[in-house]
Amino acid sequence: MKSTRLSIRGAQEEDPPDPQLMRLDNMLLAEGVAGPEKGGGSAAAAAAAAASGGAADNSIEHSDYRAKLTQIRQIYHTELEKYEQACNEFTTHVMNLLREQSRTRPISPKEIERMVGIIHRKFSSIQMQLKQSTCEAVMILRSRFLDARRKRRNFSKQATEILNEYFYSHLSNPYPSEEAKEELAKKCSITVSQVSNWFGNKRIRYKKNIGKFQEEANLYAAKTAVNAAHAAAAAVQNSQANSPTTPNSGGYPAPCYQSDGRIQ
DNA sequence: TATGATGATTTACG
DNA sequence: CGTAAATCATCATA
Repeated sequence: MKSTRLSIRGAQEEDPPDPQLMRLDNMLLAEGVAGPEKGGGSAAAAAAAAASGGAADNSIEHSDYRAKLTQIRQIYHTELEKYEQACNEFTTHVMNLLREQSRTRPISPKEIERMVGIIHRKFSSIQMQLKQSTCEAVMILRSRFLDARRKRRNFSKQATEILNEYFYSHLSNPYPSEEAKEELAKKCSITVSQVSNWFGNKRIRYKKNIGKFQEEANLYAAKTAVNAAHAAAAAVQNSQANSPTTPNSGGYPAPCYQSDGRIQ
């Protein structure tokens, strides 16, 4: 019996494909959502946020996803507990019954054991069914989430502005450190993974043909130069006698233009 | 609707 | 691991 393997293309940080049905417990209990930006947020908070429908994006958001997952998990646990309890109750009930009967009819311990075994097996099969349907629900939810995520949305103008600014002002070494990535992610309100993706794409596409990006490069070089100039001006105002370290924004084609176009 | 831009994913490499 | 490169899928625009 092969369990049907859904081939969901595009799970960026998903756990390895493991169609073992038995691992469902792990999935429900631990479920490293493993999405980008695993910003520490309590499930309760996420649920509350999702419940109030605060998510700005129209697609299924992380918080939404997590909230629904939590809900499923909760239901699963409640049901499981209910079955557990029912099983115990039923078992004791049967035991009592048998004990009562043992007064009139001799009942071997073997018989009792067998009965208990049957009951437990019955209940565990029911629990398996519960597990399976829960698994199904999670799968559906997950695939929906992935579908939503696959819908590409361009970054905001401001975000690309910030990213480009960093890229062109570090053109000689456009490899932001982890901290820099986090900073950029924060500023652009995107995830660190997205920042990494962006720089990966930008590097390769810039290198592919520099000509196409010259205009953009000059534009951002000018912009950062202006910023630097302003900063320098402020610095000069603050301390009149400073060491004349050249604030050259190193790198290759990083001509320092003044705001009016003249070379500094 | 054809086409380029762009974000995301996959594959391969050190 | 992070990255380069190729590729995919969607967006944006003419």
